[in-house]
Amino acid sequence: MYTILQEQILKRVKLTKEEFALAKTYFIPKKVRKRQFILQEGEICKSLAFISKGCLRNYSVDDKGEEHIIRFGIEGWWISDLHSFTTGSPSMSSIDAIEDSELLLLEKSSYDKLCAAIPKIEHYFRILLENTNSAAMKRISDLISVPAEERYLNFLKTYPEITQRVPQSQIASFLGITPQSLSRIRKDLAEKK
Amino acid sequence: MYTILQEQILKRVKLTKEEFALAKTYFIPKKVRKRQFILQEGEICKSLAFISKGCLRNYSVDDKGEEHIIRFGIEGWWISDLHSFTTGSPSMSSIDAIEDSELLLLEKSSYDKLCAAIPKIEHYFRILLENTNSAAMKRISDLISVPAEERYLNFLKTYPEITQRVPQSQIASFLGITPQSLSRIRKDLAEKK
DNA sequence: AAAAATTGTTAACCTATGTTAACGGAAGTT
DNA sequence: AACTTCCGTTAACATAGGTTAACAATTTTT
Repeated sequence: MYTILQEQILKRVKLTKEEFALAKTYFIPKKVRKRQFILQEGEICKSLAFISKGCLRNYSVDDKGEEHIIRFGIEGWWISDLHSFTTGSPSMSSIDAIEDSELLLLEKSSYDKLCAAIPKIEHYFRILLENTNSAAMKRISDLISVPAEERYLNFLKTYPEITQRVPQSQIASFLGITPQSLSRIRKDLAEKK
Repeated sequence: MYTILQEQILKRVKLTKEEFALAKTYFIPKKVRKRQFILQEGEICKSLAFISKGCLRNYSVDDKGEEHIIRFGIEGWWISDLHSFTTGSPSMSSIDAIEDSELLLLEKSSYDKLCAAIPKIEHYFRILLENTNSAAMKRISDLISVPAEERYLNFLKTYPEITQRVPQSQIASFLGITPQSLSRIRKDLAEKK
């Protein structure tokens, strides 16, 4: 269960076996079933969740009750409502499982202690956050400058695994369009060829 | 010139005078005039820029030659193309000055050395990146779920200073709409009252 | 196996936003 | 002061994407 976590960390910093063994003790394993929440809007996000298996989504709900997917997460990714987690304020988004999943939870106090105990872990998170940030900026850039059809094609290229695992309506939601629009776009693309 | 930097760092971590004096030595001051580039698309982003005075923008240019503002930066903020900076790959965005500005540049090698030399600075950047990330996620959430009119109102509330300092056409660009659309939205808002 | 819920598609119609173009005022330049 | 560029507004028209609703296919639940 910790293998993927170890791999992901070793990609970015060189931890000894001993250091990793110590790091492991800060995490709490948790299994969740499909559709189960790990965070509901209004709750405080108490943990960063490392996904060792499965697929989850982070989404917000608008005035009309429509869900908008802020991000997906699969094996090897972290998922949380970072704003709620870091500030301790109520979350404005929810997180639930798209598939039965296995998580390693890192609570706020553990996160702080772990970063203080092993500086290389703080370094790991700094690098991780740099990467997450780059991806977020790319997504923002796309949302303000790239038409939906092209955003869809980019999505297929960037996240082929996710494409296979989640319903199209959720990909539409992630892209910021309705499922009907995505269906129309797919039809147009099929005709073009 | 370093006062604002010191304030911003002290907000997040407690540095001694000596540590800050050491940290200062890693930065290179630079003044830029309005319209001057600090990064052009295709170049490698060699520095993180701390803005001690002025206002800059980070933007991309689409196929049609339209500019899309990814983010603004004013006093106390950092600006860069983080993806290019961290990976050393050519940037897909540009950064230029909206006003005459004063910067403190932190080159990649200095950034790495500084974080290694003063762990509290690495901690500072980790926290900074957490905050930047939260803001980016909020913006993504808005772009996929909030109509343009409301995004504009949110912008006015969130960035009142920027509203005063940049042309409306650039705010439109940041919001992901055309200047004409923003003008129309403003007209509608004025009529509603 | 039957019933219910979820998913993807299509179509008719509607609305927000983009496009193009023109105008006037403000600001910057010579 | 004259000239030029930039800026915001408006209007007519075009279009991408949203809305509503119906239907079939699939999956899940009973």
